[in-house]
Amino acid sequence: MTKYASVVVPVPLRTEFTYSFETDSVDLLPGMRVMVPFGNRKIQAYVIDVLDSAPSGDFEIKPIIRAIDKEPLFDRKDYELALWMEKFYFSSRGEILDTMIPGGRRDVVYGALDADNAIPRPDVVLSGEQENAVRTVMDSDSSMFYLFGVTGSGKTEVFLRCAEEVISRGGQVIYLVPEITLTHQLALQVLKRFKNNVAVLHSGLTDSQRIAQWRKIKRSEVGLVIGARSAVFAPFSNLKMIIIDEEHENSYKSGNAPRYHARQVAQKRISDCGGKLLMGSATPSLEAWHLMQDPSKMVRINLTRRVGGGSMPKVVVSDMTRENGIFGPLLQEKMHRTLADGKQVILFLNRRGYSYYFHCRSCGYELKCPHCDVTMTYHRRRNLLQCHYCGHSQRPVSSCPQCGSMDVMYSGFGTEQVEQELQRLFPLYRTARLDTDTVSSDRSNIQRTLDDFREGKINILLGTQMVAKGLNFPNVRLVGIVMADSGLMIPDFRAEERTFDLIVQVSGRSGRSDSAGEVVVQTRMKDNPAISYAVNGDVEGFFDMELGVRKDTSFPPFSRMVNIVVRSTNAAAARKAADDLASLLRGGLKDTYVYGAAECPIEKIRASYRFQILLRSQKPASMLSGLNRVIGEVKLPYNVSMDIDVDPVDLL
DNA sequence: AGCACGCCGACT
DNA sequence: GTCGGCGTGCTC
Repeated sequence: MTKYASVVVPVPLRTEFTYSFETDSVDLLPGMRVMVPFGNRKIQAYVIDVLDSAPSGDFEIKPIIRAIDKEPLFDRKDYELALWMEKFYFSSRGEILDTMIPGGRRDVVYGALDADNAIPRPDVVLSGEQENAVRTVMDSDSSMFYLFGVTGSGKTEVFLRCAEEVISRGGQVIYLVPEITLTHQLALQVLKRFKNNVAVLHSGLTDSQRIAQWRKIKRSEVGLVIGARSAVFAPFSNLKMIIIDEEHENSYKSGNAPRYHARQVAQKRISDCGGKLLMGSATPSLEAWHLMQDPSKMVRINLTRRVGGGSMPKVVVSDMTRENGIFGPLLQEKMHRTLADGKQVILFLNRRGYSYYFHCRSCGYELKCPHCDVTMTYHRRRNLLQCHYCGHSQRPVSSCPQCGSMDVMYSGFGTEQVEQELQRLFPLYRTARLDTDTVSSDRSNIQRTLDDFREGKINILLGTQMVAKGLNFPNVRLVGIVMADSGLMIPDFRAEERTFDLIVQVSGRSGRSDSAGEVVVQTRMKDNPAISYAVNGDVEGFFDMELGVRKDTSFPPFSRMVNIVVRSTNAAAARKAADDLASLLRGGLKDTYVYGAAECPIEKIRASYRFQILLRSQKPASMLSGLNRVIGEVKLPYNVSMDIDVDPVDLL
């Protein structure tokens, strides 16, 4: 018999398409994937419905090519979540399903994770604070909890105990972690503990390994899933808890296609299933901090002491306003002393490359990437100027390309130059650099460097973001933040929040077991609150102050924002489309401020000219429904595309 | 988003 | 004369 399948496809179209299939050769059910002819290509599609008769319409119904799955990968509830996301994030349900469900072929054997050689769990005794935290979460009727605690205060152990307790009562738990090295360390710890009761979704899995993990979850063969952002979609049928570790991390927000935030999706899933949402960080997002002000919305649980016994590091500021070099005298002196004592140093700088600014002193020319509105970074080892946005590279110049003058200079330093300076200043000690330039070529490099550092073969570890989070080396006594201000010049209302978070997180790397941990913060803006509060270790003070600023200026979390980016290789077309859209929005949206259209802070990326429209509202429901309506009516020219970012985490 | 079709400019 | 630029339209 011939039947019909209603499917959605992973393209930015909200339409459902119908294909025919023969029931004597395949048995299709909603939730399966099929290969279908689409235009003149073959693509994967998601079956939403199976119909006995063909819908009417002026189109030819084509047969499916083949079924991919033998059993459904998603159910009605999963699809409803996709529909909710479609309205909330302005993506098509096809693209959303494509994000929720791992890619890959049909059923396969298991992947890399053998849990059988697991080590029995060490009997950790909880501190009073930890014990109290577990009981508060498990015994309270509330649904949202926040573990607010310094690095090293034992949040992970509390998370794991709560997970164990939920699982022992027959519930299922999703444990989200940021997408970084930590994932690996933590995954091992969790594997040891939960053995074959855990599925791990990490970026190193192949498609088929990921599908295998997914099926284990779907069949409830495990009680716990640990993974990064997209693990929030793990298809548990009896989900009772979602844990979000390092809740403030930006990697929980997707940077493309469905620009969802795992925290928002987690809230939605938890409210649908009546479970508990448990988050934690030493530096909560302001959204979370705001919620914590009202315990009926979110219960805050404080962890104030380091469980290993170590105390918080001593943080000092080094004013660099009168310094020209990379290292001020204070940091240099402390480094010498620390190294002489046989202890280790971590240096942090959020900027890779050698120097990042080429300037002509005759005509004022600045060297920028020809495809992007961004200065080129000089990489010494490769002897190339590189664009960190599109990857374009070219040979360095020694005279001005515009006027030919030789009076040019390269300025601004990155990790590569710091590394060279370290070799000059500390020739007797071993230095290693950890940034995307040193690890991108091979992934094992990062683990090897960290192992070498742990074993003491390296004295000074220098790096970008990579060294900021999660690392825990007992012999590190000094952390140096080479230039704390680098993030403060960015035109973004979250610049200070991010700078503060970073300083606190990096500082947490010092003195994890040694009580004499020290941190030196080099800055030219020592009076900026992001710096001064961080230096004083006044986390609550900073968040209270910043929350006040957001309230006075009506920025999130006291309003919600949407960033609409309109782009085209044709600058005039982009500008016109953006202006037209902005006036439509001005006319069509209630209770919403419409800013722009204006050029994006980075006007051009990959040869596309970009304009942005910012929406801000204290009545988000009204703003989002109005936006849905306007977007439904608007038709952009074909050479112009648009990207809608709800609750953007950065405005660049 | 792809991909093809189609109609105007500078090249073996 | 053709190769190929990107404007326009479509995908069951």
